[in-house]
Amino acid sequence: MPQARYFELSDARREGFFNISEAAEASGVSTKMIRHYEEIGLVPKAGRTVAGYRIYRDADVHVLRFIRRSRDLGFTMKEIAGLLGLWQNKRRASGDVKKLATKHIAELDARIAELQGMRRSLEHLVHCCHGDDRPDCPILDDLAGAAKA
Amino acid sequence: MPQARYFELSDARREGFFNISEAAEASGVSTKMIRHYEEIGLVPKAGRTVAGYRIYRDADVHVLRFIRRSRDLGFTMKEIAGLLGLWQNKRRASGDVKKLATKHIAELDARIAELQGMRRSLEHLVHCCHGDDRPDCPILDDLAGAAKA
DNA sequence: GCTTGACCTTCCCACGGTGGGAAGGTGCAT
DNA sequence: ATGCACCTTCCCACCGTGGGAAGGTCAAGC
Repeated sequence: MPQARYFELSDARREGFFNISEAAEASGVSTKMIRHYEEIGLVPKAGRTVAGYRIYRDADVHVLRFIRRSRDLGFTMKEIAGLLGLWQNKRRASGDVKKLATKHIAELDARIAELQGMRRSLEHLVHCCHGDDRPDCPILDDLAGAAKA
Repeated sequence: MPQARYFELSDARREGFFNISEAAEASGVSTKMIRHYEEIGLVPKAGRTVAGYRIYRDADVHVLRFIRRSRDLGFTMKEIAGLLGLWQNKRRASGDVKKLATKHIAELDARIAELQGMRRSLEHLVHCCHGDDRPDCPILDDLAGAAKA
């Protein structure tokens, strides 16, 4: 859905288009990332003014906001591509969306568990370390492989 | 502590040196990463045989294992550089190590909280989605900005 | 000895996501 | 007309890891 290069920017604005920084402001996605998403094909190529400035409509901003929100929920680019596809497919099955989201929850859980494992080990080590001016340190001993974590 | 390029590989082995893949095996750090760590200066440049093969001693392998273990606990390269410095400084204060570790725990906590926030939101959305063949889907609605998460 | 295969070397490229900044063109208000 | 804020493309960086190509080396078997 690329729009043709018809407009002067002023005309475009009158027609309700935004330029990239307005779209960024409105969507919460930086201009850098908007261009990036376009480049990797996550969003369709934006329309352009005669001078080559990208222009965006409300619908485009919605898409960007959708992406932003998905990122905030930790979805990867690939997952977001999937979500966008489902979103734009009026005949989608909500079960497919739910499946994707559920899978993502599992990924989050895995990551959380991993971090908690680290946290637990580290907490234990910190607890064992007197933490004063003496060099003796069970944290370093463990890292060095003393292996009685 | 780079060693001079004196040895044939066979001599080096007799002297108790390892080649890079043996060091990788023994330390749990891939050959790729060993070279990388050397390149970024995290570990000193390895000794070489006359043919240019890197050779490693037990002490070097210990350093690599230290790094590996630190990575497993989620420390960043920068933090590991700090830990290595402390480890190799016999006059360190264990308090400095403890401080570094404590700070890292706080980072882990922040990251965990972030992921849990995502998880919570997503869990709620998934809970609201009937997940059948119908297209109607509160997950997509939320991502699209329906904004009643 | 010579071949073979497993190793080594350096080099470049990729990922995910994001940002910085240079160099050059445009839009608009004064 | 001048200046400033914005736009464009392009390249580079981060972190950590891996893939792979092109070329050299080592050790074992014949």
